[in-house]
Amino acid sequence: MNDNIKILVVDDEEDILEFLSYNLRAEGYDVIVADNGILAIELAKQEQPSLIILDVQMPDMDGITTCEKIREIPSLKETVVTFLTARSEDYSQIAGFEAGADDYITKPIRPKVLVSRVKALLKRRGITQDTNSIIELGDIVIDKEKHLTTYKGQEVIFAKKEFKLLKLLISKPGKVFTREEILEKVWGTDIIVGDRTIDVHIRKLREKLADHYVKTVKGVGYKFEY
Amino acid sequence: MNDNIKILVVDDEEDILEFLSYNLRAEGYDVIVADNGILAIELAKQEQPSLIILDVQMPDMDGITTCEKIREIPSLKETVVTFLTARSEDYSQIAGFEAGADDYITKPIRPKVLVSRVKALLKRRGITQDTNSIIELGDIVIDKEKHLTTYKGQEVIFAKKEFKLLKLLISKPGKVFTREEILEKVWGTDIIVGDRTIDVHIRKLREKLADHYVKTVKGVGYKFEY
DNA sequence: GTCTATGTTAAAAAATTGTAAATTACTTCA
DNA sequence: TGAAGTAATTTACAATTTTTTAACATAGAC
Repeated sequence: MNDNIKILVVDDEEDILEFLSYNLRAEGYDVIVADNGILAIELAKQEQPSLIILDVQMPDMDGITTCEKIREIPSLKETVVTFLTARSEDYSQIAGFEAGADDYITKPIRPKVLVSRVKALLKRRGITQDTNSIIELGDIVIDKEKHLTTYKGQEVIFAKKEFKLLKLLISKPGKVFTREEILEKVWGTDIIVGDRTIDVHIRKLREKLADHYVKTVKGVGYKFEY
Repeated sequence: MNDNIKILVVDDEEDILEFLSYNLRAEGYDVIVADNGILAIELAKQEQPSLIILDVQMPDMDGITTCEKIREIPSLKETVVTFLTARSEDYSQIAGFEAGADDYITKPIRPKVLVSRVKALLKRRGITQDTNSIIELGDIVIDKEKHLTTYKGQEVIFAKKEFKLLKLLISKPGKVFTREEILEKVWGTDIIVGDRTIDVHIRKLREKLADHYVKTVKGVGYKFEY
């Protein structure tokens, strides 16, 4: 059920790592672990987990610093980060949110609470098994992992940017994405491209699929409509 | 900055209502309160708050039941709901998530934690000023996210300015918006347009919906009346 | 009746997007 | 490493749509 959802757990205490892994694996998640912040960042970059559970208190690099660094990595901008904190550390909760965390879990950890919290967090972000790998929308099938798209049973090849754009639009069918949003999510914040670049890519999607899927909302943006 | 963000606080204890309102208002949120679940549901339907803070333990209708009922109301599907629970009620946390809650806040409440939590929750959902995705008013349904308007089940296309104007008028049905207000909110302060521009746009709304929705209050402005 | 605010219409102006072709950047593979 | 091929971006212009203006009509207050 949770087929491809990857969770990265970061804690310096072996016991806690095992406890968390055990309980999360029992729910069918893929769990990877790190016992320090630096390793965590490396692993996160490589493995692109959907969720990172981060202990606040760790030697070398604490959870908050780690979280800040994670948030600076573009490919991890959308990753859900939750802290592990001792019950009464209210201050760290605040600092945590400021560092870009999405939630925190207080110790001592109860398995049931942990699991329901993790589920809620992932659900909130709309992460389910097929957000991770396969999106299907009628005639159109997108396998994110294999970078493969099928239209009416026929394989269609999309270049990298085209694929990213398609993925974005199709991730919320019907939603209008503004040009700004598209630029931010497909091109990233620091790259500046000319005005017609998006149009040209949109055009390619329309060419490769059919004109009517990608709709223009003039003055606002584009949306995917099945 | 938090201009239009509305928060509904539901608790049977007067003290807590006041405490929460005070702290949230201090942050610039619009706070509305209810001291029981039934009133809460009514208010929520009417006011369409972005966030509902719901005490779990209340007489008559408890928070969990209230939450379930709220989740059944289409226009409130996207509303963020968070529970207030006594620190140790782990069970209610789980039940709460199952009832469709997005988070919970444990008592005793610390102002700083409360505020940062609320901010994080809203941020998570991408809620800012005008993000209450769907406005429904009888025959008229406006989906801001999809930039789509339906009138009697039929899709009606509004251009950007028209859409903005409609959104503004419909955001507070019955309220008269002066021309100045309209100019400021739809056109912005720095753009100067001629006298008839607003009229022309109003006319388009009337054309696309039906004449009687947008009423002229001569010498004052326009209002939307259902 | 006159005067003012608003309604109406069509046409001009402005903004936005579409498209093809050229240019530049990036990859790949020998 | 360096062609050759592919992808991404820019350019220049066309097409389209939206927005505004302008000119005149109308209705209601006084």
